[in-house]
Amino acid sequence: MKISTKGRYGLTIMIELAKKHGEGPTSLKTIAQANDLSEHYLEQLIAPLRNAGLVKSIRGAYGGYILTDIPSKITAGDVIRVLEGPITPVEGIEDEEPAKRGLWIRIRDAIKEVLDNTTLEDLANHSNDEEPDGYMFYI
Amino acid sequence: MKISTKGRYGLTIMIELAKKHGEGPTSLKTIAQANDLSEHYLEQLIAPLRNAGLVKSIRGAYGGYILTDIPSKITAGDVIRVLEGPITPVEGIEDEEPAKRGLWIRIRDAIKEVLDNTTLEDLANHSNDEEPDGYMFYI
DNA sequence: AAAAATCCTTAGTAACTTGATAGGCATTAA
DNA sequence: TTAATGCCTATCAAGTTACTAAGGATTTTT
Repeated sequence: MKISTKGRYGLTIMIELAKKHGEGPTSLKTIAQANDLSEHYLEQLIAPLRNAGLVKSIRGAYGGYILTDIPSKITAGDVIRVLEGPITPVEGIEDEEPAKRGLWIRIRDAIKEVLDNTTLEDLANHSNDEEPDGYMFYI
Repeated sequence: MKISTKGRYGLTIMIELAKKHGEGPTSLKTIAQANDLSEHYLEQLIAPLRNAGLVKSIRGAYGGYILTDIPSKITAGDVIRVLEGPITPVEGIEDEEPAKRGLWIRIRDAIKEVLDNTTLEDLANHSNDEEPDGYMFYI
């Protein structure tokens, strides 16, 4: 029941590109160094994002990647779906018995609601928001 | 971003036990056959459920398992936590940057809300509920 | 033209997880 | 005493994860 580093690092890439939106391309090297990640690994993650049309590449020296749309039009759900596959807590919801099927659908819709209503703009701009005191990290 | 067969089959076991609650023990063999699952595999899943105190075993011939509490007091969240670990979309939420941290927390709380408010009674009794026509399984 | 920076592609891999299977011992009701 | 069950440990094939490695293709700057 986890989002892997694919989705998480992919979101990191997209947030970085959102921060630099309108300022020309950002290289993976820059993003990798800023976030202490493997550049080679990020290359593998951005390929599907490019194939899905979420980013555009600019090759050659001083090249890099740019968003194909404004940050307020790209959601976390767009990114997660490309890198993690469809948002669903189980494969083959339709084959489950009605009781369990209903549970999976409610979970799926709850996740979908959050992911599809959070944009890259939200994530890029509000990086310094704080949680309420005493927020529980473990449940 | 998936719940594996551990959590899913575990829930299947618990729903079966909820249906038979008050009628004496149910064997894993019965549950395995009714759901076309491997009895041996279910044995591995029920061990943690027993260790967690959610079910009690009755050994010997005509033995089996029973719930340790009434179905309305055991939630899907109880079962999923035992078999899948803590409910969280990423490991180490607290180490993430604030923007992403907020996103993971909202997802986690959305999932938690559903799982902790769905009891075995809900799942055992409302097995024949139907979804509205045209409900989308893929998103 | 050359060099440097970058994207792009394919392949490999160690560690882990999943979803079992295999074999057998321990306990208890009939 | 026997059959039915729970209980325990080990093994394993396939898939996934999170990389690393190697190098080619493209473009800009010098």
